[in-house]
Amino acid sequence: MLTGNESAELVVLSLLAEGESYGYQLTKDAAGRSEGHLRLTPGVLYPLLRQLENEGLITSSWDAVRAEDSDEGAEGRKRKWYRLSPKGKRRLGQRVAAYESLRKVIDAFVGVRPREEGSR
Amino acid sequence: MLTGNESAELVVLSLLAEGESYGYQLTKDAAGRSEGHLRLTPGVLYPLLRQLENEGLITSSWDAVRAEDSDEGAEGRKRKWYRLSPKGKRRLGQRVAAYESLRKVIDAFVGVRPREEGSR
DNA sequence: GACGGATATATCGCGTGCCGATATATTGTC
DNA sequence: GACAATATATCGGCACGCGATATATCCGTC
Repeated sequence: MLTGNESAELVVLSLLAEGESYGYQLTKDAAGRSEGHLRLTPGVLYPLLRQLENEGLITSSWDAVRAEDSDEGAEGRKRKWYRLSPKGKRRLGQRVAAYESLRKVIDAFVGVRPREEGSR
Repeated sequence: MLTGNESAELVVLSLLAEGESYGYQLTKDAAGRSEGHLRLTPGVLYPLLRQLENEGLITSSWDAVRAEDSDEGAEGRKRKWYRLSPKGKRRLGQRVAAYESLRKVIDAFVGVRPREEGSR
């Protein structure tokens, strides 16, 4: 549930606002932080990251995860690190504002429930 | 924005929890209550009402809006009134709970923002 | 040294469902 | 008699979410 792109974007930007990270890590963080309710699947995450980068909201770079005992060209495993750009920070602010506004709207309805328990 | 069926359902059930209503009215109420942010368009509303009725969450009946000076079979304008069924009340409770849980999940990310304003 | 599972990134395409466009009828008003 | 508001309803194209799938490295262990 809630793997809709809108909320996914909010979540990814939020996580990156706490510090740089990479895809797989984001997946784990999302699941952990939400007690498993939020499953950021590859099919959702990677297209989203690409899109965010295209929009200039995040930047990325490849870094060898271990350059130990490498002989020469052997680079071994690499990870693609993502970090939030200034533009991304701004966007996050907007998204958070939008979320809070949406929440206010929904509350305007949900909050008005007439009776918590039917009296009969 | 937010014309997604999930939230639309929540809103319609909430409005009907306050008393019976009809389609056009629901449209107006939704817009009014949310200061225009929530546009419950016909394309969204009527399919939704139909679906809700099929699921037994709401019931409906046609009522002539004015039976004045009618001659005989002339029924004039009619309105389709909807009201929440007991099952619908239960569903509303579930939806509200789901919404609140979702909100908690999002807050788990959004709330942790490191810095409100970048220090530079 | 090979097998399996975890780590890690990435793409593709199809099924679904959103909602804009559209249709129809009545009422009010100028 | 024309136009706007009221009122309900359907339809289908196009968008896109995301499951399935592919690829590669790393590590433990037998």
